[in-house]
Amino acid sequence: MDYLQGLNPNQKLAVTTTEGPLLVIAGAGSGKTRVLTTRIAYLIRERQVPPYRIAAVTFTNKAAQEMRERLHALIGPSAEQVAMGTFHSLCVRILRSEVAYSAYQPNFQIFDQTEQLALIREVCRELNLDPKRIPPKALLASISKAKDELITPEEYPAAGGDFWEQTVAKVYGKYQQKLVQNNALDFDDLIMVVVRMFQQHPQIKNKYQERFEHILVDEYQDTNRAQYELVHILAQRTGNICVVGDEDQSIYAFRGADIRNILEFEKDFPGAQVVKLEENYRSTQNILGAANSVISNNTERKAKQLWTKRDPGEKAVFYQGDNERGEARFVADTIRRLQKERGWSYRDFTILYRTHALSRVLEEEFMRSGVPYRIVAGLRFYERKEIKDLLAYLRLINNPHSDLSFVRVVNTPKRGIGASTIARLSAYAQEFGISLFEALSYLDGIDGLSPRFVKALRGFKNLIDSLCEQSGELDLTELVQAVLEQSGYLAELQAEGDEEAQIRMENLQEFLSLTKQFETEGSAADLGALLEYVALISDVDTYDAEANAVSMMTVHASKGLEFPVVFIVGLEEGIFPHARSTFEEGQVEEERRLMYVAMTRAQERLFLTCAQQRTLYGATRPNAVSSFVREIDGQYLEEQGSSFMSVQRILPPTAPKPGVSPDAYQVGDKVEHKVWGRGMVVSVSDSGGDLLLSIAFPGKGIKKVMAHLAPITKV
DNA sequence: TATATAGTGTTTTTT
DNA sequence: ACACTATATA
Repeated sequence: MDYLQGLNPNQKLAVTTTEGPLLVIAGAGSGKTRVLTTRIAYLIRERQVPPYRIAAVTFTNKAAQEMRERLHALIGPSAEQVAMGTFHSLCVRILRSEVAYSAYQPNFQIFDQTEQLALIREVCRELNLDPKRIPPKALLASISKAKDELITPEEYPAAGGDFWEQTVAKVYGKYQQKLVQNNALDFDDLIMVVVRMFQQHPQIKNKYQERFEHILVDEYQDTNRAQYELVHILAQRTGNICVVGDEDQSIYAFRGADIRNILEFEKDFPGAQVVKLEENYRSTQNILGAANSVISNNTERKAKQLWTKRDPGEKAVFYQGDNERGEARFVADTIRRLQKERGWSYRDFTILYRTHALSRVLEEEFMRSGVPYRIVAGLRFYERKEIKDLLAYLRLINNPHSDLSFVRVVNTPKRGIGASTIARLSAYAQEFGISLFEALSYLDGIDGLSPRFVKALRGFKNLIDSLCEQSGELDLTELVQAVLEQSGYLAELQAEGDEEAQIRMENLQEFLSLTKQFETEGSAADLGALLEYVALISDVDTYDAEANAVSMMTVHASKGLEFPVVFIVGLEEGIFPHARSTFEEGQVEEERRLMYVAMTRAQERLFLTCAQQRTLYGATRPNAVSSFVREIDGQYLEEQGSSFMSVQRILPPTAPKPGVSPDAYQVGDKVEHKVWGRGMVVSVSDSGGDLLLSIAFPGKGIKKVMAHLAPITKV
């Protein structure tokens, strides 16, 4: 049992307590993933549990992947047999096997938020609801909440409820009907449908209860009601349920996560044992002390004190800039200083913020001072228009009855098929209860369609029919290429020819390399598998820790990650904690947990910054220092010069470049930028003695820089 | 049917 | 400030 070596006593206990319910309270950086993987290895090796009888649930694909890799290293190929994945991917797998017991066809698809909203808007139109008075987003939030709580449209309180609930009930019913019509499920459905199936068909429930002897759940503090129910059902027979979590890191209440699940585990699972992992292996004493002093202000938590054997390290540093630019300058200067003086690499630094809106100033400052950076999440690959268009084509080929995909691509690229034509087609389809695509077979029977539109629609039908045929013969990459070429999509982009079209084409190229990779790696490389894969992955999954650049992300995105040096920026009242949280005490506690998560990402150094005055959303206002900063025990904190000048003394600014003459740059000049690489000047304008250049960097877009300040050289 | 303009709402979002 | 959406107009 050499793999138990090096575990501390509580970690060992968490690994070897294999029978009955077990709650592992795993503080930040306490070796949680190691415990989980070792536990699975222990079950297989020491307790002779067959690997396929173990289910391990995580919250991200990345976490599942990491766990699988580590398990593989411990026990070899049998790691592949463990049912490991996110709640959603596990449910999709169950649903695939038992689809006959559901309301869906085997080739069902999964709708993301954009598609959900499109459907809601459609329902609102049909019900004559004013989207201004009744925002589709709010409707979707209410529906999603209902699904998280396993409430069906029929059960939704229509009669007894207030006006809002009555409205939601109406929309919910129609929305669900449309989902089924589209043979589609939203993310919430995936869980709810499986739970319902278990409840209605005891033989299926029994099958999975028999199958899984041991259930492990990671990040239990972030489970919602439906997920709780699923876990509960699966574990009912054996009672072998191990959940791992930390109530102090519960930051997804707004998505339905119910902190109650972890706080009351012992009530829900009588006889449960509890193991606490309080030794932190990640951060220095000062960082941990600072984080502890903040989180101890929360009341909704179990008493817990993280400790570490590590050295005290340096104190956390607090800095207040005059404004957001001064703050950004401090961050950039400090990074360059530590990089030079202490030998850190750019990849060792991470900047965390409460909202994406704060990233822009930092970006500008980094660009100016030549610090390489990348933003994690934010602009999402799979939410880009061109990718979604392409996916809609692929979905339509996979399932021609998908009306939503149909509407998305029928006039993309432009084929002269507009809203009124689609409305006529749609009316016909509705009358006969068929899909839009099917309706294309009866074009002669539709009133009010002039020959011009009939011809356009027929052309579209031929295109899709032809692509469907080809999909049988071509491999995935070839099929995607065929779609892009035969649909005219690529041609339209080429015709546009501007920088934006260029980027879109590169993204599509990127998608092609993804399908190539999928083909070589995936066991089942068919279209359905690809669509399912892209529906369930996110961008944090593709976060690459290798690239040598400073990373920036929201605090939410940083969960589960760790970095040598962390900057938490925008620590101002109203920003962090966010203004919308200050009304309810429960929400302030959630913000505090968010702050705690942010602080505990840091291994060696922690910097906390804010600005006296900030321009945000077009308004400039003075901001008070975040109450969270004031909650930090003074012994762990050191204040650094509050004006830009004092930083300058420590670090001389970049040597000023010689002045730029008005004709130093001309449109068409090729330049080399320290961060963005090679580019071409597309516009030059005079700006207070300096030149403002717009430079097009292939694949990175057009960036505006000051000739005098930017790290560029002519080539 | 495609395009220009006005209006709107701006936390976080593992899936 | 800005990006996205709904509506008016050519």
